[in-house]
This record gives sequence, C-alpha cells and structure tokens, in this order.
Amino acid sequence: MSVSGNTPSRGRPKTLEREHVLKTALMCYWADSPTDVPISEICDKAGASKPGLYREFGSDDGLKEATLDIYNEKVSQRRYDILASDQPFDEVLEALISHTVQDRKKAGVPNGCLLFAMRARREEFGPLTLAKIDQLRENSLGHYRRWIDRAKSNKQFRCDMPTDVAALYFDAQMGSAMRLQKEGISNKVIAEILRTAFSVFR
Amino acid sequence: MSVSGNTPSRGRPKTLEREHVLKTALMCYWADSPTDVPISEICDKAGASKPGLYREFGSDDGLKEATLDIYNEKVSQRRYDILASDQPFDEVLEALISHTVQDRKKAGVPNGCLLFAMRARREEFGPLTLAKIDQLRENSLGHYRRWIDRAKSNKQFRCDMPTDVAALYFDAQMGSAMRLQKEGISNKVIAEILRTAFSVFR
DNA sequence: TTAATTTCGTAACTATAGGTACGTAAAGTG
DNA sequence: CACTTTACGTACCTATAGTTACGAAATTAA
Repeated sequence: MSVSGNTPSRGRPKTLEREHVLKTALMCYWADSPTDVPISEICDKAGASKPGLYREFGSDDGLKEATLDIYNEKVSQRRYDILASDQPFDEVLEALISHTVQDRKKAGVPNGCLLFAMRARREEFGPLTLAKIDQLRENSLGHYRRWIDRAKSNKQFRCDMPTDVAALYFDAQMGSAMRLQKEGISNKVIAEILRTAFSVFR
Repeated sequence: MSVSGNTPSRGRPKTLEREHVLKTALMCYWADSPTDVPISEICDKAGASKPGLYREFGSDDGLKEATLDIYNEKVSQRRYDILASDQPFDEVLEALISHTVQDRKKAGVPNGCLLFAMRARREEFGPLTLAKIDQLRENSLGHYRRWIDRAKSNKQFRCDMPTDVAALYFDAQMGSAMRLQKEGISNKVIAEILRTAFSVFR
C-alpha cells in the first residue's frame, strides 16, 4: 500500500513510477480533452499496466484528482507567484498577461488550461475530481482576492467593484483567454483582448 | 424518407413527431451536458423508439446537428435581433446585457447557452455537429461584426479595436456570462461583470 | 530452502451507449 | 382481397472503457 514514503522492505519491489505516470496523464489530459483519454492510453504512453494504475490511484477518478494536484503544483503555482508579488498593480497585471500569452510551443506545454477545461466538463467527472476542481478553483479565486485587496489598500485599484466580483472578473477573463488560445486564436489577439478587459482597472 | 414536406400518400403513416423530438433533445442537451445524454434517454422522454430516431436523423451526430439548428433558430435569433436593431449603440449594449441576465426560470429555459457548452466540448462530437458548431459560431461573430461596424460608422464605438477582435471580445464576454450562469452565479453579479467588461466601449 | 509478503500484468468481466436486423403494422393501389 | 409501400419498435449486435480476478514473479525473513 506504500503507506508513507519508504522502506516497505518486504515483497516484490515496486516498479511503477508514480511521478512519470502523473506527468504522462497530465500531458494527455491537457493536450487533449480530459474526458477523452482512456486509462489504457495513459498506460500505454507511460509504459505501465492497467492494474498498476488502479493499485496506485484507486480509480480513474483518483488518477484525475492526483493529476489536478500536480497541475496546480507545477503549473498554476507560477500564476499565483505572480499575483503574490509586491510589485505595483499595473506591473503585476502586465506580468499576468505576458505569462498568459507566452508561447506554449517554446515552453513545451499544450495550449489552454487544464483546470478551465475540466471546469467546463464538471458533470463528466467522479466525486474526487469534482471536489478537487472546486477546491483548486476556490484556491485560485482566493489568490485573486488577496491581490485585489492589497491593490485596493494601496490605492492602485481604480474601480469600485467588490473584491469577490472582481476576482470572478479576472477568473472569467483568464478563462476566456485560455479557451481562445485552445481554439487557435493568436496570442497577440488574446493579449489585446486581455489588455482591453483589464484596462477598466487602471 | 419524407423527401420534401407532404403527401407521401402510400405506406404506413409516420407517427414520429420530429419537432417534438427536437425540442426534447434540445432541453436535455441544454439543461444537462450535451455529451452526457444518451439517445435512449431522449427516446424515452420524447416517447419515440430508437430506430425511429435513427430513421429521422441518421445518427447521434445528425440529431445533435438538427438540435443545434433549432437552438439557433429559436434561441440565438433573439440575440441577433437585438444586435440588428438600429437603436443607439449604448442602448443595444444594455438590451444585450438585460437579455443575457434575464431570469431563466421565469422564461422556462435552462441556464447557460447550448452553443457555448458544445464549443467547450468540441472534441466529443461527430463531423456534422462539429461543422454546425463552427458555422453557428461564425454566424454569431458575423452578427457582432456588423453591429460593431455600424456603431463605428456612427461614431458610437469609442475604442480603436479592430472589428474582428472586438467581435471576439463580445463573444468571449458572453461566453463567460453563460458559464457563470451555469455555475449558479447570480444574474446580478453577472450583469455587473458584463457592464464592466463592456464599459470600455462607451 | 521454504514461507511470507508484496507487486506485477495478462486476460478476463461488466456496463453503457451507439447502432441495426428483421418481423410486424398500417396505409394506399389494382 | 391480395399486393406494394412505408414506417414501426423489440430485441439484438458491437465497440469502448472502466475495473478486477488471479496466477506468476521478486523480494525479505526464518
């Protein structure tokens, strides 16, 4: 059961590479559509067996939940770091836009955002994935709220919108940007749209 | 095959009510998620048999295509009418927002927008539905573009954004609104977000 | 070396959902 | 009334994808 981390000592040694499987699953779900990737495809690409995956993650649902966790940790965290910076509001805004429209090919990652893609398909997931989607979404809104509140107290936020609504506004704009990117709209146009949408705050 | 409209004259008379089936399918797809409704469920709710549906629509793909058509005709058309009005830009903008955040319960229709919901799941449909999604999407953008161009020539559009980008902007904002509505965000908040997003044009 | 333990992976099982074969029913035609 | 035509719907077929039973393999403990 691999209770904690190390020295099970007895029995056949484990060969399944959890991290490798999760990275494989992440790229599959992210590049494609999360609900269109069968477990067997992830097994093939990761070089693992199906029962192996089930032993490690319990179910399809569990695998998706775990994948969302590493997506948050390895991808979304970048954005949270930007939001947590203590630079002036305008500069953070610009950094946010630059980060959003960066060339994904160069960075070696797919277009779009896995979390938004999964939110758009809420109904198709199991309870674990669903709870994780909601948790990460709320987490994301929290980062926006804290950033906005700081900007407000620094008199850098030129809009009388309530913080929670403004957070929804940012989240919605980022979501649109990610969808447009996934649809193949150029990053130049997406940046123009984001700058327009965010211009109401400066 | 019911070639055109009338007088097949010979053979057992047809009992399948095409319009009724389409309305049933529309409500199922719209209220739920279009990819989560099995054909058999639509058959049950519409009181039709599976082979009956297949005779009429050819396939699951064909049924979805036909459903999108009546959605466009009976639902989206309302929005196009608003955009085609010759009222001042600001008033059309406000009418657009009101129409978007109208109480769906009272109107007896589900939250969200079927076309946006299907666009978010592009990969999960067959070729007919896919082509129809793209056609209606392009159609929708065209309505925005014509409206924007008229506003520009009337000097009512206070923004130097290219028309096609502005159309994408409108489309993106409406998409966000529909998704927020589907997620249960109050229409009041959605209206506030839309007004903020559109305030850049006035 | 044998037993105990743990993991491995092939080869199933199962449920779901799209799709259809085919015999029957209901109409007009001669 | 037989014959032709058209549509009906039950009962099946099939493919896919999540899931697991189970015997073999690899390791440590006695």
